[in-house]
Amino acid sequence: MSNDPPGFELPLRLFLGFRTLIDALHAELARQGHPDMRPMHGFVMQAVGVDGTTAVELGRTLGVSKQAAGKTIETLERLGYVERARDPRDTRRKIVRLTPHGLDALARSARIFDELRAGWAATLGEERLRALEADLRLVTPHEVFRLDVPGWFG
Amino acid sequence: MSNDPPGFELPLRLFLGFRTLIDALHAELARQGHPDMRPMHGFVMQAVGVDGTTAVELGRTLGVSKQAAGKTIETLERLGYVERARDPRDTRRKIVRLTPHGLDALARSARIFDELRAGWAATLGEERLRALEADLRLVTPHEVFRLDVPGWFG
DNA sequence: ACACGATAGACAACCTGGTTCACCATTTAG
DNA sequence: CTAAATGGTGAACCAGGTTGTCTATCGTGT
Repeated sequence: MSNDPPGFELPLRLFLGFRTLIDALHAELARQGHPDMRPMHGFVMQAVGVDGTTAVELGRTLGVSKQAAGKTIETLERLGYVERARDPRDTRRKIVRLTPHGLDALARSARIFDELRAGWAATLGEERLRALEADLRLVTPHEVFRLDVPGWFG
Repeated sequence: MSNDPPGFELPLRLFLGFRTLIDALHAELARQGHPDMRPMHGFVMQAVGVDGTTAVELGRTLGVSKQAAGKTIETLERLGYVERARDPRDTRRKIVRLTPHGLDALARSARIFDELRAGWAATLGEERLRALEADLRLVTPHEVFRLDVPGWFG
């Protein structure tokens, strides 16, 4: 159809939607005691998970080299979001775990995301928002994780 | 509602949708003679536009410093997508213009985006896709451009 | 007419987050 | 028990971002 919207608007709107939510999240996180958290940190901490992980494992999960994962862990450690301890069963390994501060950030993020979703629901209506989510599920990979976000751009 | 989807799925799906489209675009672009083009380049070339621009102007458009814009221009120049020439009316200025290769990339991108949108329309139906686009317009900033994508992550 | 402020571009130093290559320490398998 | 595989680290490099400084040119006000 010649009166279809141009194809380039779709990715732009998707990105703007994503960015809008993430920016709002981090504005609110900053207000709630996490001013240093960058967008990437949330993804990484989510990948670290409550059970902890290692640099090699994290690299695999995020789709980056173990060295890159190590650097990011260092940054997060310096900011107090994660801590490292040697694995007693395998002294080569260093287990990365979320600190209470990191767990707090994750819990607050979840709450804020719910609130932001509620805001969209207020604008669009719960039905249309559900339809939007359902449609997106149809056109995106099923597994939500293994989104190698870091360094994907550029 | 306690049975609402968790709020974190929304940004994830938006990002995955964006990423899916952009990855498909660049896979196809690579097949069509533009293997070196990175996701960022498309945004920058779009900002350069058919009329050309300058480093300072480009920096303002993209929301980055003029030096950063200058570096990106250098990269694009090295790849043959843009060329620079002094402005005869103001010899301080250097006009950045798309080369035929750059214009080709932009034209192909537009066509591929249309095809990708058609693919989504085939999955969702044109009506639901239009509704999705309309909904996204309601919850994102009106002006599509001035999305300072570069370096926003991290 | 000209001096001075504003502007365009370039260069340098630095930061972050990615890469590869190389290496050491430890664990595991043959 | 040696050899391969694995986890972590360090170095050198790249892309792209930042700020600060500098030069050349333009434009304006006296």
